[in-house]
Amino acid sequence: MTRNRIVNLDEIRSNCQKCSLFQLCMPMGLNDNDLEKLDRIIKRRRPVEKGEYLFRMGDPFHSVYAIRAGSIKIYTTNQNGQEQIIAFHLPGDLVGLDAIQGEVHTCSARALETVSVCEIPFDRLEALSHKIPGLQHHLLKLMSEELQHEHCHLAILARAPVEARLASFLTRLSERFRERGYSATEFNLSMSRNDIANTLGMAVETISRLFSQFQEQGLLRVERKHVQILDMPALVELSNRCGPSAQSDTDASHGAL
Amino acid sequence: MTRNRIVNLDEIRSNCQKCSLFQLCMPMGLNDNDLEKLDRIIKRRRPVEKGEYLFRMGDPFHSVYAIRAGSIKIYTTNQNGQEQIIAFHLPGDLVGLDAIQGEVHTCSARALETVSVCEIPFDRLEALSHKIPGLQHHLLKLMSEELQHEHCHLAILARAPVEARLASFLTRLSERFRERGYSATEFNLSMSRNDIANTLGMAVETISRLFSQFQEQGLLRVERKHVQILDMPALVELSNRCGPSAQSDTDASHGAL
DNA sequence: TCCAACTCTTGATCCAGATCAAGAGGGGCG
DNA sequence: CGCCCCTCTTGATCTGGATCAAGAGTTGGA
Repeated sequence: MTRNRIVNLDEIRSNCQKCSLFQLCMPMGLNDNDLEKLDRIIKRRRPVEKGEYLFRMGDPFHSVYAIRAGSIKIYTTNQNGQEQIIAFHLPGDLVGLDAIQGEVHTCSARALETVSVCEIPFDRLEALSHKIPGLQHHLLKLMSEELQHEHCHLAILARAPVEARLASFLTRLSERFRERGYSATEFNLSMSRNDIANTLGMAVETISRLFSQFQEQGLLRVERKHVQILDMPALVELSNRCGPSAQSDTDASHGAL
Repeated sequence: MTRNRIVNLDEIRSNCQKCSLFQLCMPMGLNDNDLEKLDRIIKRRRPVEKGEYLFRMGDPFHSVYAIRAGSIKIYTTNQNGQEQIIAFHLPGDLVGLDAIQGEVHTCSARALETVSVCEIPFDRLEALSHKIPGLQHHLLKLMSEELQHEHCHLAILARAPVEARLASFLTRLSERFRERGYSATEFNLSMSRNDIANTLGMAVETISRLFSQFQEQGLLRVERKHVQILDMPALVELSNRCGPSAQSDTDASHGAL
């Protein structure tokens, strides 16, 4: 095995040092030595086909996964078998960190298209983070970022009218594509209308109507999965609209202090 | 200062070694030596009065806070000044970890009643976690747990009918009281109806009506802030109810694999 | 190439829960 | 102690978005 002289092209192409996504997934100024240590614990998995699971709710937690290509959805399932999508993940994202507590996955991760991932055994990653300054901080940062995104998601679900929900979804997706070096104004949705509706707490029909409405208003052009954003400022403006009152009692009581 | 011979009673009472909440806030089998190290970096703040801020959205991030007594709400504020409550925190909770990414608080934390906290400078906590095995893991675990709770919160906001929302809120609160050694069936709500409505994405009037309805159904007794749960199983059952369909397209497509 | 099963769109209707309105308690402060 | 302001409750109405219904594309499998 270790002496196999046949060059494994896949492995060469995908090691951390040469991975174009490395700056997204582990952007912490590692030196070559550290990089190699990190690279050494990573398992490359065969591609995960559309519809297959990366892990499922209830699976024991062993690894986190860095998305190398493709996209996935993360969702929970309740007693009645209904799904609630928590998030979509794109290349460069690290997923599975929410299962550290309890050591069991509380979500399922399913490929929306053919997906390539690096599997990172968590115990080894954690051990490594004791040695590599910055890695520990990076993990905390990643989780903190995830919390921040979920806060936004919560706010949207709690208050925003449907137009603002879809507008937020699209602008956020656009921004994520931009961060990854893709076009921010033209992209393909890897998720179905159903999945979008699910994340945003709406009905599919409403999503469909809104896409049509946004198109009529000249905000975007949409054809099936393909989306082209025509008026980003207007879309951002829309995403900031929110349900009328909804104040908690904070402002009223105990003054402005 | 350092030579002050006057014994500071407050400080003696509140050190980690003797803190009854320690097992909640830092339950990782530290030895006395480690404990003392941890204790040494903790600043005791004067009590935070009802309505005062522990930190505010936009404040630079320096510390995390362990709640020692009382309760707080964590919320974001949008452009229009509307608040969205993200979570309530009780004694033993560690708050502020969501601000690691960006080093600025993205939420405000406000006392719902007089609150006592331990302020823990984050850079020192992080440095300590390099030395104390278990502390790093514990921090990751705490954040992972927070993510898990937010996933539940998301699912509730996206799908659950109002009865299930309030029932979930109450059962979760009850469980948290139990974890802290308080009665799981009888407690006082430190937050207003307005705040409850806000977290659950509903109108105050609806909360009020539901409390009345639950009482009529014999599920609980409620008088102003005081709640006594009479039929926990029924309440749990209610909290599991969910909006009718809401399936994403997962089950339909690509088989059951 | 054709069929069957989905996914998406659009229109019509309905209803859960928001909003509007009006008291009724309570609690803090003078 | 009493007043005023707030919070909470309850009732009446209204509406945003869900649900129901039906058809138009699409896709993939045989």
